Amino acid sequence: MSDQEAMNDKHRRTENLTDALRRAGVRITRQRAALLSVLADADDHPEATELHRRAEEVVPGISLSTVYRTLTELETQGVILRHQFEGTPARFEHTETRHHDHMIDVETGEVVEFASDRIERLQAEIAETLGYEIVRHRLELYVRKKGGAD
Amino acid sequence: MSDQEAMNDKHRRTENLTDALRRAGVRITRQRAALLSVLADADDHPEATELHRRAEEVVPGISLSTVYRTLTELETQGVILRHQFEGTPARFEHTETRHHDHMIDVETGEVVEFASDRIERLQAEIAETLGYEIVRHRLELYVRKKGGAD
DNA sequence: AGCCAGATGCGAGCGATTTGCAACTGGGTC
DNA sequence: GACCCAGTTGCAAATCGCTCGCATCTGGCT
Repeated sequence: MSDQEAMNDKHRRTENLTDALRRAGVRITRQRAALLSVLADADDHPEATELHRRAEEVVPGISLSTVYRTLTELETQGVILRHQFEGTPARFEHTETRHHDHMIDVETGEVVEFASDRIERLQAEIAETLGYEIVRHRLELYVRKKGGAD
Repeated sequence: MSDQEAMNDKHRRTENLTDALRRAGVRITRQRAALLSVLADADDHPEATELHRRAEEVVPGISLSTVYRTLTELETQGVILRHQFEGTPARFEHTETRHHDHMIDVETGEVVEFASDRIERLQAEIAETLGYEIVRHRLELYVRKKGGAD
């Protein structure tokens, strides 16, 4: 897939998404459209202020409270996920990607994604055994790069 | 073990603990002693304000900032653990018990402990594979009681 | 008993996020 | 295409959980 094709692809996905949101009764304002595109472009895990910074390049003057309000709304709509890692403001990511958990490098703050069906299954088993069903879960590994002479 | 024996046991453990802390250069003030006993008695996962409330019954007038400062100190000394569950203030528990993770009932807020060596091993494996070693981890299952006619 | 580094209480401060409110604007309606 | 109004925005103030500065007090070694 060429860069151009990838671009068209993302554009189309975003259009589908805004239509879906509209149908769900969410008004697509300039501010929200901007945030949606910023989120679609983000392949990292930005925090609210960073998203605000990026959104301002599209809609100068957009307020931080609008960013927070919209993030909350998009989270409710299931369009994005909010992650509260230790000792940092909340970070956000869109829900295009498949479910995964996170490793956070305690030295650099870098976030690495990983997934393990086996862990997921074990979690479900444990909950089941204790008479519960999992609504959601949070698994974070705070890690340090290995090897090298520390 | 009778209630009386359990009491003596706890008392002895607390004495050992304060001695160890003193040796580590931590001054045992009335406030800290109170907090230590409150923590030793707690079999739940209280938050700072609740610990403050309980400590006030031993040392009336103890300030909330002292509670926070002491909790931070005790955490540094490895005497207690701080858990930051979603959408609630931090909760604390002493380190007497073996390592475990937590299930949080989303309906009631109740915290249930569980442990799984298999999950621990899988986590370590995954980190290893990606070139990291785990410093600490956080695994929380947000759950709902099963069965019953919801 | 005396000393003093470290601890306490108080109130102010802080960072992340939420909220009240008056002005504005999508997007369905005619 | 103009109209309307419930929903959205920007701003400032508020909230929440927690930390900090500072003057005063106190464990615990001598």
